[in-house]
Amino acid sequence: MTEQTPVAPSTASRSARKGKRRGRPKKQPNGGIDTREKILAAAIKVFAARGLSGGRVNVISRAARSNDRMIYYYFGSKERLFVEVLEKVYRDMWEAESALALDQADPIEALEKFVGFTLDYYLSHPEMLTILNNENLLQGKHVTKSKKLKELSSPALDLMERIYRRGVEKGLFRADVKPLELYLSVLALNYFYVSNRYTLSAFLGADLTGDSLKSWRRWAVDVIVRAVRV
Amino acid sequence: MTEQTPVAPSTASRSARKGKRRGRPKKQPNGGIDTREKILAAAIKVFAARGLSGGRVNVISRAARSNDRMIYYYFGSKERLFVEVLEKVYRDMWEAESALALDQADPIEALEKFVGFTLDYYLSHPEMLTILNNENLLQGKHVTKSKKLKELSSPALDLMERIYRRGVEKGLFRADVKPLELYLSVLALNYFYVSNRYTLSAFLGADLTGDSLKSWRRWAVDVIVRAVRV
DNA sequence: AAATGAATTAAGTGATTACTACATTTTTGC
DNA sequence: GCAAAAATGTAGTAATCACTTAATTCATTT
Repeated sequence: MTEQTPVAPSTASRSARKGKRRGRPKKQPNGGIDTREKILAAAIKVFAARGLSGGRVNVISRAARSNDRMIYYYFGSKERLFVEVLEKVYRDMWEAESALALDQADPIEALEKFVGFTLDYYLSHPEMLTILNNENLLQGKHVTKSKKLKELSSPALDLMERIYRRGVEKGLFRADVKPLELYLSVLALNYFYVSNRYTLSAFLGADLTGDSLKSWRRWAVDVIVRAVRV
Repeated sequence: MTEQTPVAPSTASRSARKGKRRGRPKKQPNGGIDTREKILAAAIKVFAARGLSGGRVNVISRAARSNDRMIYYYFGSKERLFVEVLEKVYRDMWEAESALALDQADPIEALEKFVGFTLDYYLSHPEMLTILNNENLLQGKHVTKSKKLKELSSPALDLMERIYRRGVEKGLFRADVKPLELYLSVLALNYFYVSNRYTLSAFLGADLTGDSLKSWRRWAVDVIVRAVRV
């Protein structure tokens, strides 16, 4: 048996496995979900809760009802697992953004809906925020290395550009706004509110859910609309 | 001599040392700066760069040109050191905010200056952002425990309330705005831009310093003013 | 100059951690 | 059914980490 690869020679068994293997197209020995998927899902939760350095490999593998060994089998290293986590988190958000059908709507209404969507997405995917914060802590070390992420771009930014252009054409919006800055402002208002809710509510006393959240939602929409209206 | 404390019994020798000691009023055996201060300054840098779990105790002590033991001598534990780091970072910002003398200025101008101040402070104190992000990752675990932080409150929020009130009185601002939401919006626009600059610039291609930064500064001021103007 | 205690250093320690060598089981192509 | 390859499980290991024990230096007091 000298020809065989010596059974997963450490790092040689990378991640790009699914594409390369010869046989075994579908069914896994496991139940429905693939082990790889389960690890990825568990890693998102653990990295979101503890950060990259605080997220322990064995905590991830146990949360995935798997084994440390499998993380290295499928991903090679903790860091490469984190890169895939980043990719998945972005991809999921971009998928959700793609479902936004705001091109027919009145520009003002489209703007309002977009602000609401952003806030809702952050609220329902808080792991996105902490993982992104972590990546910024590390000065974007991993995003810059990921080819997959570099190729893609946010559908929401394109959407915002279209909404803005229609608003200008209809005479509703002033013409001297950079759509990118408008887009970033929507993200900023919502990101800050959700991401910093713990330190904010500690200092402000009040919780930021419930009525405060509703009020903020109205306020954010108002700020954005006022920013572009003629 | 049964009264004496038995030579630093590990955690019993806490931090509140300076006030309590009997003799030795001033001079340290070291050079000018106290070891405790040096450790705190080094901890800010290290925690800001690597996070709480990623920031190693021995890296901090070496950066402070001291010794692991001294961290435990003065702070008791890595976590208590982190709490003091949080306290210092907040206190420094609140001190800077206190220096803002914007009560005489025209309300609109005061608003503009406040936005600029916030952006400048984040740019010149990026460690503030990463440390706060870390604390939010940990769900405010430490801020809620720190009594010192609970007692204080942001001078800038008070200032914003005064500016807003004067603006309403003068008929410049609409009356139905919550000053807190206005204040949070200023923070949000600037915090997001500076904190997420690594992931943002990775996706947008462009860097966010230089001209883009100048443009953003104008834009942020504009957004805030438009949000309150009648 | 002796006593005193705070400040500092040196040298660990046990627990934890990311990662791996090796063995075994499961699946698939033929 | 049978090899070969893929997937999984077991049991580590070397390195790292937060934290400690214990001894020493040094300014100050008396």
